[in-house]
Amino acid sequence: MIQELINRYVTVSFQVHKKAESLIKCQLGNDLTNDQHYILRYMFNSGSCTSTELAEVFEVNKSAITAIISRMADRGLIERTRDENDRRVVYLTLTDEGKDLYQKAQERIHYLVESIITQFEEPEIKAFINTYEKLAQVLDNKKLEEREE
Amino acid sequence: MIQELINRYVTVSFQVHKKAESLIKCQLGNDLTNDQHYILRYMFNSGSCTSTELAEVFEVNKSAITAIISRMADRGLIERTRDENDRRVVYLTLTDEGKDLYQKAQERIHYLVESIITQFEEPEIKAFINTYEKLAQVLDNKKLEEREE
DNA sequence: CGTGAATAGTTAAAGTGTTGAACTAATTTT
DNA sequence: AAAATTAGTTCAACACTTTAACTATTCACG
Repeated sequence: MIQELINRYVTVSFQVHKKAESLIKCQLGNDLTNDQHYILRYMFNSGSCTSTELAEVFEVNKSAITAIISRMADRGLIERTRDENDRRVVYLTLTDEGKDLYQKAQERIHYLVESIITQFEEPEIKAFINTYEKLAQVLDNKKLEEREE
Repeated sequence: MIQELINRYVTVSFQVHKKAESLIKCQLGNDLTNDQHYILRYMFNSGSCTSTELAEVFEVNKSAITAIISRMADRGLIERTRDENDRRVVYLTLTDEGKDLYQKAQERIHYLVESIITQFEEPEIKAFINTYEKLAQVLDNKKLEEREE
């Protein structure tokens, strides 16, 4: 019983994940990679942040962040400013160009998601999103468990 | 109203996908990358396939498939055999080693998913998976629409 | 039948994303 | 003040991706 649920979950989550990824990639076109869009997304909502913070949130090595931020800074999407109090720290902020690009991308993604969501009944999609949000919470706790080990 | 649902959906799906990705990566360890695991997964279920088929399913360029299959063949996970009737075609099959590795990986992922699923009530998770499966269907149609454009 | 078009797959160059290790520079600890 | 920690970068190496050019084979049709 539980085994069947696990099988169905594994199958469908891999499928949806992959397809969603390539639909988003398609929406972003040549403007942004999926990873850069995700970074832009985080920074747009968090205001200003540091490399270490990004590395923790995205669970990648700090040098991966240095690399991706450098590419985005070269394109004028992000600015680096050194903290005057603690000169080890570098604050990352979006430029106006970065914000614009994010908002354009976000519009296209919302359009995509709308075209998907409207194919469901409202109660169904609400229940789905509720469970999805609980799932996000469970995955977060999972991450903490691992760190404690 | 719908705007709020879209926002919640976008936010939560990005979060869950990223976290699931890194949890799976963690389970796979140094044995397999997520992409290689996904290829193994497809091949395990489909028996034998071709590069062109993989390129279509995963929506990537054929040369990306050549590259990843070459790496996996070098490791002895996959074998290439040329079709004797149509000598342009190369059939890809899993070696015993490839099957073993997939099954080991799959056990670990099932264990992970079980530990997540059991934190939900059965009716809730069933309803969730049902909608998830419909969603997979909708995304597939989306892909077809795009092709027709 | 033969030539040109289409198909299956590979190779090569270039770019993105990732890790681990070694490093610089600044701050904290003791 | 010396040792340890922290923030971030650089480098080498590898995985994945795309585009374009290529080989080899098969198909289509005049």
